[in-house]
Amino acid sequence: MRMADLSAGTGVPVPTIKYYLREGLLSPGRPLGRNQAEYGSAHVKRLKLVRALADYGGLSISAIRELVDHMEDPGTAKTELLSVAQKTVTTHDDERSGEHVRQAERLVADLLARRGWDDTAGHQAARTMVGVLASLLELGLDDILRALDDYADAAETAAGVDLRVLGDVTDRERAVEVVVIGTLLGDTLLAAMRRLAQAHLSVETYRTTG
Amino acid sequence: MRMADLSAGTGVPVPTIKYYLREGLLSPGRPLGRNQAEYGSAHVKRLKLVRALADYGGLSISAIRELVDHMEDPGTAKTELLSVAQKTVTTHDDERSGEHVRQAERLVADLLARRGWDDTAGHQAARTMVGVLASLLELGLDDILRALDDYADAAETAAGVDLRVLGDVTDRERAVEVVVIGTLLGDTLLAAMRRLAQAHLSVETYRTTG
DNA sequence: GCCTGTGGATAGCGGCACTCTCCACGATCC
DNA sequence: GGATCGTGGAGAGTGCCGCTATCCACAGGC
Repeated sequence: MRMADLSAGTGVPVPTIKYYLREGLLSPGRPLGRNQAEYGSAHVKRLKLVRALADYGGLSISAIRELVDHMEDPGTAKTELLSVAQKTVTTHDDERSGEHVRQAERLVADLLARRGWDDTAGHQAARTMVGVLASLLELGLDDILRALDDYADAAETAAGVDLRVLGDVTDRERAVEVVVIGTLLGDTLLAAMRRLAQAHLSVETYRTTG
Repeated sequence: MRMADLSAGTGVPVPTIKYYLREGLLSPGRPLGRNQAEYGSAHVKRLKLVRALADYGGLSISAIRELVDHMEDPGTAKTELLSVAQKTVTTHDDERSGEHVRQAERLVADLLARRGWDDTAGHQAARTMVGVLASLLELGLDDILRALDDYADAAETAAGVDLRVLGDVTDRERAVEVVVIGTLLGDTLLAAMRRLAQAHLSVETYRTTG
C-alpha cells in the first residue's frame, strides 16, 4: 500500500498525510527503497483516528500528537490513560479571581463533597467547572446553578456507562482506544443527543401546553 | 463609565474591546462628544457573555455575533432561540459517504425511532451524530455503540433538566439567555462533570476490585 | 522512455483573533 | 494652563495554526 492508496482509503489528501508524517502523528511506512515506502492497515486506522479526534474531538494537532504518543507507549496504564485523555481537554489556566470565582469554588467544593467525589478535587475538570460556574454567576444565571445537582446526575449516568463499557474490554490496546476516543468523541456525541432530546421535549411541551 | 472602566470591570484589554465594537459584538456607547462615550452595566454584561461564549462555549467571533444579533431581536421566539443556539455548534457539512456512513445513518434513525425522537430527523445534531458514529464504526469501537441507548438516557436526563429550568423562566429576555448560555456552557459543564464522575468511579472501582 | 507518483524538505497561504499604530481631541492633574 | 494621559475611530500588522504548494531526484508501470 502506497501513499495514494492511503489517501484514497481515508479521504485525506496526500499533502496532508505528508504533513501528519512530519508532525509525527503518523509513523513512517516501511521503506522499500530510496523513495518508496509501504503502508498498512494500521496507518489507515491511525489516520482515521487523527481525523476523528480533530473533527469531533476538537483537538489541536499538537494535542493529538501527545495523545497518540501516550497510546503507543506500553508503559501507560489503563487508569493513567484516563487522566491523560482527560487532561487533553481545552485547558483554561487563566486563574481569574474575584468574588464570583470564590463563590464558584465553593459551589464546586460543595458539589464534590455532596456526591462523594472529593477525591477529584484539584482535577483539571474541576478547574474548568469553576470557570464555567463563575461565568454563570457573573451573568446572573442562578436558574442553571440551582439545577447543578440534576446535571451532575446526568454526568454520573454517562460516566457510569463509560466505566461499564471500559470494564468489558480486556485487551490493553483496545482499552486505550476506548478511553481516549470514548471520552473525546463522547463529549460531542452526548452534546448532539442532548440537543435532539431538547428539540423533542420542547416540541412535545409546546404541543401539550399550547 | 468609560472604556478604561469597562476594561477594568471585565478583564478584557482595551484594544480587544475596540475590536469587538468593530465586529459588532458590542454596541457603541452613548456618545458624549467627538471622542467620548458612556458605557453602562449592559456593556459589562455583554462583554462577559462574549468571553464566556468564546472561552467555554468554543464559539468563533462570527458565531457569537450571529447569536447576539438573534438575542437582541425581539422577533425571535423562545422556541426559535433554541434552534438558533443549537445550530451554533460546530457544523460538519462534509457529507461523507461509504458503508460506515450508511450504517451510522441507520443507527441514528433507529435510535430516534426507539426513543420517539423521530420529529428531530434532519436536525443538525442528528447529522453530527451520524458523523461521530461513522467514525466509531470505522475505528471498530462497537463497544461504545452498544451502549448508545444508555448514553441517550444521560442526554435525555440533561435535556429534561434544561427544559425544566427554562420552564421556570417567564421573562423573555432571560429565557433567551438561559437557552443560549445554558446550551453552550452546559456542554462544557457536563463534559467537566462527566470527567470528574469518571475519575471518581474509576478510583472507586480499582480500590474495590484491586 | 516517458509520464505519473513518491518520499522528503522548505516555503507559502488563508483565516482567525487579536494587537499595534496613528490621529485629533477631551479629561485630568499639578 | 500646560503637560500628560486616555479616548473613539480606523487601518495595518502579528502570531499561530492547519494545511497546501513547490521543488527535487528518483522509482514504477505502461
